[in-house]
Amino acid sequence: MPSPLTTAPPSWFAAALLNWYPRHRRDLPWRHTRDPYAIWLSEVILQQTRVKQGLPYYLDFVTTYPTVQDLAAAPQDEVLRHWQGLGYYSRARNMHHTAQQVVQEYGGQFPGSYHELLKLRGVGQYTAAAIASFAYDEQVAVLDGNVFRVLARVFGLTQDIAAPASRKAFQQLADTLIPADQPAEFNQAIMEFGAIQCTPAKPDCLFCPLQQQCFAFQHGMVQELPVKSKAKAARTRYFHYLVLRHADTVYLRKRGPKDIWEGLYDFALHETESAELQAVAVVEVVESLGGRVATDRVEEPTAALRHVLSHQKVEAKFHAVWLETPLPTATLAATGLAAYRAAEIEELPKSILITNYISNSGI
DNA sequence: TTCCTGCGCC
DNA sequence: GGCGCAGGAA
Repeated sequence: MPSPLTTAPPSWFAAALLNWYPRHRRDLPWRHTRDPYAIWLSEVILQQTRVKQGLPYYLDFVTTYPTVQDLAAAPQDEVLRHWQGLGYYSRARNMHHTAQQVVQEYGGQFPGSYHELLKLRGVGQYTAAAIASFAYDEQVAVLDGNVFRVLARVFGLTQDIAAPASRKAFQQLADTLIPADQPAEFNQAIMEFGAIQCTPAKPDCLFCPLQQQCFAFQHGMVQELPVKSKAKAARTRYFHYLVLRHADTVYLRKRGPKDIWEGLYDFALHETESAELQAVAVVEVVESLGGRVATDRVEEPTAALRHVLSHQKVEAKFHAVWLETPLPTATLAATGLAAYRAAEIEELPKSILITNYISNSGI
């Protein structure tokens, strides 16, 4: 097993990155501000999102909510609607909560240090370090996927980066490497270096300024590092959506906690252990909701639409059903279902699965 | 199709 | 340690 770094922190590492960065950096809007609110917005959006996908969302959020007060005052549905399509919707709910917390408990001013930032909901070690260094020049090293990869390769760290326990070694190393005089520039540089030069699959080792010092390159281990254990296989769930329609309305409900897509809207859901659900069963399910199915108005269900999440695969069939009469109020109270017109549905926050169904079915 | 990336909460 | 989302690359 190769030996990791055991000597004093090398000066060549920061020097090489700080030389590389201004020549290769992408021009991104959040790199032109030191406003902690804007930096926080960008970091929360970029937490599990690539720059290319997150950029339009960042521009939308800073335009729609120029200040933390604007974001705090917005209804949750509206914030989720703006977040729609980014995934990991708890990020949006936490972000909204934190905006309200900053307004109410911090007088509208973001906390001014790494340790204070850590107290905010949705702000973990990475985001706190990013904001503290970018906005306040605090000397605290960021540790994200890029940094793990760069450090593992350059210094030959073989710990499993998916295991929380291995975080210590990386953090310790990063903390020794970050220079006191340019912490923000260093953090930007190492992450950008990982994103552009030291990429996961095909790093540009040929033109890499760290080629001579890089442990992985010198030992032919670039493809082996970083070490990362694989996630366990996702389970499959079978969703039968009852798209209950009456007159010009469709019934939807806001999803509750402890399951995927919390806070987003979907249709009446009948989940089964298998993909099967006979047409006659649809009528029974609707009647169990107190609905009266209009004669001959049960359409063939859609083909199964597959949707993959982090730890689940969803196979969903949509059954459009026209009702003779509106659902009884007792059912609405019990299920959370409510009738919406097409224009209202457009405004509700929805998962990509539901959004795709609606656009393909022409509601 | 399959694989992979990406941070924080519980 | 388990789990949450979507999209792009292989």
